[in-house]
Amino acid sequence: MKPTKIVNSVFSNFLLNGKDVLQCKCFPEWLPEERILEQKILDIIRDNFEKYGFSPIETSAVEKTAMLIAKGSNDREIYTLGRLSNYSGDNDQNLALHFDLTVPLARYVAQNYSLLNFPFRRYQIQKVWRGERPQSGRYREFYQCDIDVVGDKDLPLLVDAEMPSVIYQIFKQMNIGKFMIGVNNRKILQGYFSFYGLTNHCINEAMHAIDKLEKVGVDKTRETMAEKGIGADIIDGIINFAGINKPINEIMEYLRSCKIDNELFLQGVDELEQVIGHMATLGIPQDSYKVNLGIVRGLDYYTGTIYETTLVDYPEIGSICSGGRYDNLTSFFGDKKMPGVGISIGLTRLFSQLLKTGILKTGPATVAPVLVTSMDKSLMSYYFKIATLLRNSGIKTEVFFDSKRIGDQLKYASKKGFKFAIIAGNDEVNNDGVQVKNLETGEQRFSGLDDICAEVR
RNA sequence: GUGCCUAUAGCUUAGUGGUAAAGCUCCGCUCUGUGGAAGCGGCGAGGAGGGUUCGAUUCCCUUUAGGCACCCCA
Repeated sequence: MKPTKIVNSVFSNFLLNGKDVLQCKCFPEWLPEERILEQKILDIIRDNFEKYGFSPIETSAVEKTAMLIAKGSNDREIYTLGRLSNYSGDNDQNLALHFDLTVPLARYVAQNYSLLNFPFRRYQIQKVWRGERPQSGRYREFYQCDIDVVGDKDLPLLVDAEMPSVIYQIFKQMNIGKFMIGVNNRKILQGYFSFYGLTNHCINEAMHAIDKLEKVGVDKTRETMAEKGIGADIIDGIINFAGINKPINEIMEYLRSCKIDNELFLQGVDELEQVIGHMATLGIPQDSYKVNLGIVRGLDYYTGTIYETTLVDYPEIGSICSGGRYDNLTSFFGDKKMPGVGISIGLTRLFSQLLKTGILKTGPATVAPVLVTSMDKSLMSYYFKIATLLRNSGIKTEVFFDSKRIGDQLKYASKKGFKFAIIAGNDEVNNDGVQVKNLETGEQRFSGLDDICAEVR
C-alpha cells in the first residue's frame, strides 16, 4: 500500500500530504497476528476475573471534566471532548476522556448505590487515555484491566489477600516466566516516618524518594532526601528499612521487634500480617510473593495494603500489575464510607514489552485454521459448500476468492499461517471429496466430505 | 510540559552542496493441479514550511513526527 497516493485521493479536499494523516504511534495499533495474541491475553484476564466471581461493567469513555480534575490528576494529561465547529447545543465541553477506571468506578458506585449489591465485585476492561509524552511501551491510549471489591462501610482483610490470588492465576496462565507479587502496607512506612518526627510534607517527599529507590539507587535517594530536608541522621535508617529483602517470616519478625511505638505503624504491621496469613490460606505458592516495604505507589488514595507485581527475569519492565486498598472511594460524591480493594493491569504497556523482549511471540495472522482454495472458478459453489460444512462444525474457515494459481494460493496460506489448505478440482469433486493439505508438515491426502471436519481438527 | 538526539522507498540502512545506492518486503515472469527455495525483471524515497545558494536531500531557522531521559504513572 502506498499511503501517500491513497490518502491524497481520499483527502484531496483537505490538501494534506499523505504522511500528515497517518496515525501517531502513541495511539497503538497492532498487526492481525499481534492483535490475535492480545485478544488471547484479554481472554485469560477476563476468564480469571470471572473465575473469582467478578461481574463485568463498562463505563462510558467520557466523564465530567470537573470530576476528573477534582481527583487530583494532572491537567495536561486529560483529553477533553469538543466539536470541530462552534456548536453550543450540548455541554460537550464539560466532558473529558477517562484516564483510569477507578475514578469512573467511584462515580458509578455513587450513582447506582441503591441498585448495587455490596460488597460490589466488578471487573472492567477498557481503554483509557492519558496525554503523556510517549516512551517505550507508554501510550496515550491503552487498556486497563481492573478488578475492585467495594464494601459498604467495611471490607474484610480477606479481600486484600484475594487480589494476589487472582494476579497469580492470571500470570501463571499467561506463561510469561517467573513473576513476583510484592505486598506492603502503606501504614507501615507512614507510621515509621511519623515516629521519627517527619512533618506531613516530609513524609510525602520521603515516600516519593523511597518509591524511586530501586530505580535510582541508594546514593541518589540519600541525596534527594537530604535536599528535601530530611534529617541526615535518619536517612540511612529509612533506606535500610525500605530496602529489606528477606523471607517473609524474618521481615514480620523484624517488624514486630523493632520497637516503633506508633499506632499507625503497628496497625499496618498487624494488617500486613493478617493479609500474608490469608494469602497462605488461599494457597498462593510461597515463591510467588514477598513483603517489600519499599513499595509506595504514587496513588494518593491508597491507604492500606498495596501490591506491585514484576517479572523476575525482566525487572526493567517494571510493575506489570499494581493496586491496593483505599478507605474511601466515594468521598468525593458523599459522606458514605466505602472502602475498596483493587488491582489494575496496564495491558497495552505489558503487551508491548512482552513482544519487544520476545517473552511472547506472535503466531498466525489468521484466526482460521483452514483455507479453502479455489482452483477452478466454476466450482465455487462446491468450495462454499465445504466452507459451510466446516463452519457449521465450529471450524473457522476462509475461502480464497482471487483468480490465482494454486501455488500462489498456497503461498498466501502458509504466509498467513493457516494450518490446512483444502484443495479440490474436478477429480476431487467427481469423487465427492477434497485434498486436505497440512501446511506445516506438507502431508496431503484425499478426504471424503464426511471426514473433512475430522481431518482438520 | 522540560531537556538531549533523530528524520532518505512499505521496512532496515548507505551516500552526496550538482543524475540518490542497496538489502528485505511487494508485484510480474520462469511456473495455468501444489507453498516455504532459486533466478530474472519491475514499482517505489530525503516529514512539512521558510532561508542561504546559480543550484539544498545535504548548511541554517521554524514546525511536525519519532527515540531517550525528566515530569507523571491516579
